[in-house]
Amino acid sequence: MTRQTNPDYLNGVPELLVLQLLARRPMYGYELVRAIEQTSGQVLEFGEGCIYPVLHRLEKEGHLASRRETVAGRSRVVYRVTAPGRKRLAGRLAVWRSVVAAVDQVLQGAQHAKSAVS
Amino acid sequence: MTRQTNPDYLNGVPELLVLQLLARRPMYGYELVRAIEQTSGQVLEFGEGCIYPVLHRLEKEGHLASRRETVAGRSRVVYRVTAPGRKRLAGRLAVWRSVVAAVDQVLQGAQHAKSAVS
DNA sequence: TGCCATACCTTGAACCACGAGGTATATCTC
DNA sequence: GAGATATACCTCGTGGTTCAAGGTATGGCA
Repeated sequence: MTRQTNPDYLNGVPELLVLQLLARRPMYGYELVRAIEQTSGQVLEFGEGCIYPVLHRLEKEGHLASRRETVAGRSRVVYRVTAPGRKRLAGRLAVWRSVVAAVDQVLQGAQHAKSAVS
Repeated sequence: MTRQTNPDYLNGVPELLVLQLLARRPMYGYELVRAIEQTSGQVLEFGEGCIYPVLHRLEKEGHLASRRETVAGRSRVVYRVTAPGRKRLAGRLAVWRSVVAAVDQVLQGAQHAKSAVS
C-alpha cells in the first residue's frame, strides 16, 4: 500500500528520454542510465531493469539499431536511432508536450477555457 | 503491441487534477470527468473507470470528504478537499513540476550538464 | 587475493489507466 | 406511452510499465 517510493508521472518517459539521448549520439545501456540520472539532477532514476527492456523493445521494433563494441576488454552494446526511430521520437515528443500543456491548462485555468466568450 | 489508444505520461495525473479541481470548488464524479475533458481540450480523457476509484481511494485516505446531494431527483456524491488533502495536493503538485522540469532538462541540455571538458 | 566498479541481463510483483459492462432515473422525441 | 438519450453512479479484467532484487562476468586497484 501507500506506494511511497517513486513519484510516478513517468509512464512512457524512459522511452522518450532514451530516444532523445540516442538521437544526440550513440550510447550504451549503462551509460544511458547514468546520463539520465545525472542530467536530471537525480530526480529521475530509472534503474537498469527499466532501461534495458526499453532498449530491447525499441530495437525489436526497428527504432534502434545496436552494434557490439569492445573497449578495454569490456563488451558494450552501443545503440543508435534509426530513421523510423527519429519519427517515433518526434511523435512521442509532441505527445509529451501536449500532455504537459493540457495538464497545466487544467491546473491553472478551468474558468476561461470554458467556451471562449470573455 | 499497438497500444495506440492514449498517450500515457499520465501516471498519477488523474489524482493531481482531481485534487486541484476540488480545491477550487466541490464537484461530483461525473462532473469531474467532464471538466477534465473539456478544460484540457479533449487531450486528457480519463474515463469514469479511472476517476471513481481515485475518488474512493482519496476519501478512504482522508484527503476527500463526500456528501450526498439530490438535485432534480438525481442523486450525486459531492466531494470536497480536506485539510490533509490540501497538503497532499501541494506535494503532488511539487512533484509534478519537478518531474516536468527534470524531463525538459534531459530533453534540452545533456551537453552542458556533463562535466565541462571532455 | 579480495573488492569494487563497470556492463550486461532477467524475473516477479505491484500499480494504474482503460475499456467494457452494469444499474437506475430524468428528460426529450415521436 | 414507448423508446432513446443523457445523467450519475459503480465494478471488474486486462495489459503495459516501472521498480526492486538478483544473477553473470571482466578489469582495475589495494
